[in-house]
Amino acid sequence: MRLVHALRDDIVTMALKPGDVISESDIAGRFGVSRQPVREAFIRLAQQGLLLIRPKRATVIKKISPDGVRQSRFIRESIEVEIIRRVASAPDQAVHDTIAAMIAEQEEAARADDTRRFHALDELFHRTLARLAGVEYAWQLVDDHKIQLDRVRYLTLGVSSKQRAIAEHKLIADAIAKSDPIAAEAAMRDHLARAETLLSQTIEDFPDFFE
Amino acid sequence: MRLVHALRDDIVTMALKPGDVISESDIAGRFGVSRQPVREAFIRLAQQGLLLIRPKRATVIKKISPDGVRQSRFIRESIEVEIIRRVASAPDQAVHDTIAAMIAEQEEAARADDTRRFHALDELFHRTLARLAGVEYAWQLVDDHKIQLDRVRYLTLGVSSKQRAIAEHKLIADAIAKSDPIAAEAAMRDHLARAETLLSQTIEDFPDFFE
DNA sequence: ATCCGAAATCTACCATACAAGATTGCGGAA
DNA sequence: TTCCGCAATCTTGTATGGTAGATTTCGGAT
Repeated sequence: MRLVHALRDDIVTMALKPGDVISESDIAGRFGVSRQPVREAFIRLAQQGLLLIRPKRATVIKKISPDGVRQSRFIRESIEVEIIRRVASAPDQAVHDTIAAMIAEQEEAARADDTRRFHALDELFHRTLARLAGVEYAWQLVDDHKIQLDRVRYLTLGVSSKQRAIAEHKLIADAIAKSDPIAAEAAMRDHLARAETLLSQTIEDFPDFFE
Repeated sequence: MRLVHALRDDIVTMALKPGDVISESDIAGRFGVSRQPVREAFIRLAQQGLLLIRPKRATVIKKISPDGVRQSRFIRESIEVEIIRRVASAPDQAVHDTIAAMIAEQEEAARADDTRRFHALDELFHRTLARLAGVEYAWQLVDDHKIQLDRVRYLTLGVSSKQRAIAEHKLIADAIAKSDPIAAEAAMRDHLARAETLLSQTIEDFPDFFE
């Protein structure tokens, strides 16, 4: 299990690049275990769409599929929109407090220029909304598919505007506070759409990483 | 791979009941292969939420989680609603023809009382809408999670009303024909909601199969 | 120099053996 | 009869050897 985690980290951080060839023996030797646990980790990662196991040939880090990224975004938008509708339809005081606290923390992380913490809090913001809607499991699904998006995001590191993200989070929070599902949905769609504009540029910058 | 398919079929058809204990050796002997392929099939099925591998103890057919069913339905509704919105926003003649042909086929299957074919066509109806929206991969995701719902549906076999399902499909088709995303969304939500009312009754009928 | 073919070398896959933890069952003591 | 403890027997997890297929390499023929 720690194998799966380690390999997945290497993949999203591009230590293992799309197109790279790895083999069971290779990884087994590197981690000091036998081929069998590695093989089972490969199966898990292949099912998550990160590896491509080619029988009798080799296993490669799957290249990023632009269409796959598009559909992962579709999945995420579908679910997050539904989440935000439900949260905004019946918010209570505890919801407002929780959200306000998270935004305050994010502003502090932005002031301290702590990018790592900022992203972690961004993550938390969305996951918390899912929890408030009572669909944490559904969020985990989004999270699984977000790996594809994370790989792209890792390639475009540094271009994200923390201030803009915070402003958009505030818009969402405001709509929730006003119990306005329509506005909340629109704000969420805007927030999610902004990140995608970078995809085509990224494909031009790293053509070898895409299929 | 054929192992995965065979086992999954046994699980959805309740040949393997929730709570049943199976072991790698057991299945290996039954299929005439070694433990290793079985083990890898277990990993895949566990990742799909059908098995629970308890290290050093045993592997059991996962009981149906009412909350899991609820959230699977949430996922399905989120994505199907988004699909129907997009299809209804920009329909063309080919879309209308495709949908009309499917509904006609379903009516014929209903007249012939061919339940198996009817369900296959129902399946096709939803998958085709996904294809028309350009998100077939997203549909596959829904399909994976639909397994949880299928197990429940299998327990309530025979109570489904074919005529009502067809009528609801027609409502959806009409809304698409009129390019009315709002009506299409409402019709889809109704259509999906109807099936869920049976869950609590099913839990009472088969309490051992739920957690 | 170029091209073709066979052998060496890689790969994932499967079977088998062993290890370690969890459960069960049985026997003895109170 | 009841309860406790140890041993036999389950389970999954890991390591290793062998197999078949795909690729690569390298030498010889043209």
